[in-house]
Amino acid sequence: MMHNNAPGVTASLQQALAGLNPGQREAVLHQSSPLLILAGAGSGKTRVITVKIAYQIEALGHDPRSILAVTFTNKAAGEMRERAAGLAERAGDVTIRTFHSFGAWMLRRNADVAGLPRGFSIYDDSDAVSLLHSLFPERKRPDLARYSQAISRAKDYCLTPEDDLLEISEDPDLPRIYAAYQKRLEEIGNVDFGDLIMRPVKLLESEPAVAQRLQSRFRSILVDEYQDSNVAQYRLLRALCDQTTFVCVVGDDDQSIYRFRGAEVQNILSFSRIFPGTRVVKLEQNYRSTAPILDLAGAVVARNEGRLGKHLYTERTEGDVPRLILLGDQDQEVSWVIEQVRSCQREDRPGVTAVLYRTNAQSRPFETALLREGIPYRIVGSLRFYEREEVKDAVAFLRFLANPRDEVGFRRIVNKPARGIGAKTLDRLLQHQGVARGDLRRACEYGLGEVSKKAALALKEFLQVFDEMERRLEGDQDAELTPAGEKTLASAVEHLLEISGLSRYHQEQDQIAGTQKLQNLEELVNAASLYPLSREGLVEFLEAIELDSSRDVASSEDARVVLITMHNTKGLEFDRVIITGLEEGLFPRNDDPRELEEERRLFYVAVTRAHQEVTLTSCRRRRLHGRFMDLLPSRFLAEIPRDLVQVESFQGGDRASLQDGSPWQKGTPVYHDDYGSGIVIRSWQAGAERCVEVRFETGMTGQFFPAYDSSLERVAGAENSWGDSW
DNA sequence: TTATTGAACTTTTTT
DNA sequence: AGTTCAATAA
Repeated sequence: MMHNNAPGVTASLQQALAGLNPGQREAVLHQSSPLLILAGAGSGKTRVITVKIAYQIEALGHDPRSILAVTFTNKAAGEMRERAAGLAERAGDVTIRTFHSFGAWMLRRNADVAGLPRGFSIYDDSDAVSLLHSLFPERKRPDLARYSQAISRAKDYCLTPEDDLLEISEDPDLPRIYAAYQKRLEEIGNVDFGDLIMRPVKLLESEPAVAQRLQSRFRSILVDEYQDSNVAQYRLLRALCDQTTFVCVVGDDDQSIYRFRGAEVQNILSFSRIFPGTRVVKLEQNYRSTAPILDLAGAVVARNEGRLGKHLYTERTEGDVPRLILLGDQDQEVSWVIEQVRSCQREDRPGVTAVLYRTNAQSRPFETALLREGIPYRIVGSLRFYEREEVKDAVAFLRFLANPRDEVGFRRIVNKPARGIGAKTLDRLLQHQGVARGDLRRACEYGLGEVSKKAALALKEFLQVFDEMERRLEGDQDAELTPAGEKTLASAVEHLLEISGLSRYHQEQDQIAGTQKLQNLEELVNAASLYPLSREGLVEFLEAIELDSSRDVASSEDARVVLITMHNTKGLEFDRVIITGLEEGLFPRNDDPRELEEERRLFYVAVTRAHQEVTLTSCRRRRLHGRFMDLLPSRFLAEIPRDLVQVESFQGGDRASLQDGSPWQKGTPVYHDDYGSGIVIRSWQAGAERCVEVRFETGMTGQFFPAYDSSLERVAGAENSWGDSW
């Protein structure tokens, strides 16, 4: 069958089809059985999915409404939407959502069957901890955070409190706490992130009518980044499919980096077995990076076991060998990065440099330095918009407006800004929660007589805010008009910020602390202008905020420097990538073998983001948790074959120690009476004395003066694998 | 009831 | 190091 010339196929689609390589083409054309596309980094995965969507619509004549495409991030969903729209006119009718937003969509449409109020809100992790705190005030916050994590992990696996949770945590209290949490959450009428997947699964499994309706609607389901799906998401996918649904999943087992939040590589590894007749298409040609970059990435990830096995190749065989920069400390790392950025500026080299790190905490020194140097930069993810205090405050007001049972929101705002309603008053009010059937506004009214005059007065004012807002949502006084002549939520939100006192409160805070909270609130108002002035509009707006954490605050779009965690780079690409902090204990973070494989994949992801240049930096010393720590180079560095990186050392001292003929050179195997076998990983002259640093098999490290420490002895024998490699 | 001060504790990674 | 928590004063 040749579809290229089918009537209705747009010129752009024809062109796109013509530009595909054989693998991509096969992936686009195959429709007759389940399809697993193993798409290596930079192999044109998004291109394949979007062309496939367009192909299904234009060439196969599928109803766009019958196509469901699922991604993991809103950004990916947005990009997919945009690119599909460029290929097929009616692509706008395709359902393209994240797993979570799809779940929310399902629950909203079936709220009654699911036993949820129409205006339910979505609690994030910190909301969940707050809820736990209100249930178990005697427990400490870090403990509750752990329970919250365990609960969301349980939900990742679709486990209820009644199920066996021992795999998740052996804590005997977990089932009880999970059960109480879930009961309360249901009473409140809200959901958490885990519920957005788990509840739809349960709904589909228990309500055949709902399942049938969705199965007959979505005839074709495409899932992106399948390697990062969890068990619940897998079950959701299964429940959405009937015998005849076309299923296509795209992913790369080497890029599975979300095990910590329940991602199950097994999903992609066993897809072919679970969906019989699966056609597997591998996309191994990389269009993004140069060969030396791919060699580096491949060499490290090749150490992992249990891979499906892929080998990326590229036609871009030219290119610089990645560099490894060894530095003394964090400050040097920062200056080195700044110097790189500066030299790009000087030489007028085009493109974007990304500075990657393992933990968000590492961004600060870079940020400070870039700010000081006046270099514009963009930071991705660290302080998410919605997680900002002032935004959470405003959202809590809006949530409580949408759902008067929202206890977490209520607790947050009832006395913010301070209006004289303290713990005692709060207790009295909450007594009426039951009688008011959870409606906290009514509970407040019932409790008015029992609290102090001051509190009662404040409470009345507080309640009036919501009465007033109700009128705004129903009526239309003073509502602003969009260019299209529609009323939007923006003016209502602005009004709320006024009458609740939040604007004034945060303005004062700004003046004290020199922050920009008010500006963020204005940003929120702006965002609200995309939604209609109605109850539904409010709920939609809240959902968008709750699910889209990637929205940054006033970031400069054209910045040439991007600061970003390695995790956040998934799906992105940059001209130059600097991977910082390649040190044991930081990256990889620990010795757990399963996590080690995941960290290796993270390294692979990070390296393969680069078009042109990859640089790795590793520091000998770093400030961690407020104190200076001596660190060892990341073991990943030792896994890199010598000729794949070019090493530049700015640590000083090393060279001397390598050449001074000491019997305690780097690489010497040693044995310590207390710590066991180890290897000298550093050796230097401290004044008149030789000093060595030893890494033991246990993972511990320590510094010794061999001349004075008789428990440390040299061991004759095998050469080591590291130390020597660079 | 709130504001202030001092102490403790925190750090993966994210939808 | 920076925030959050607990005790204390106003």
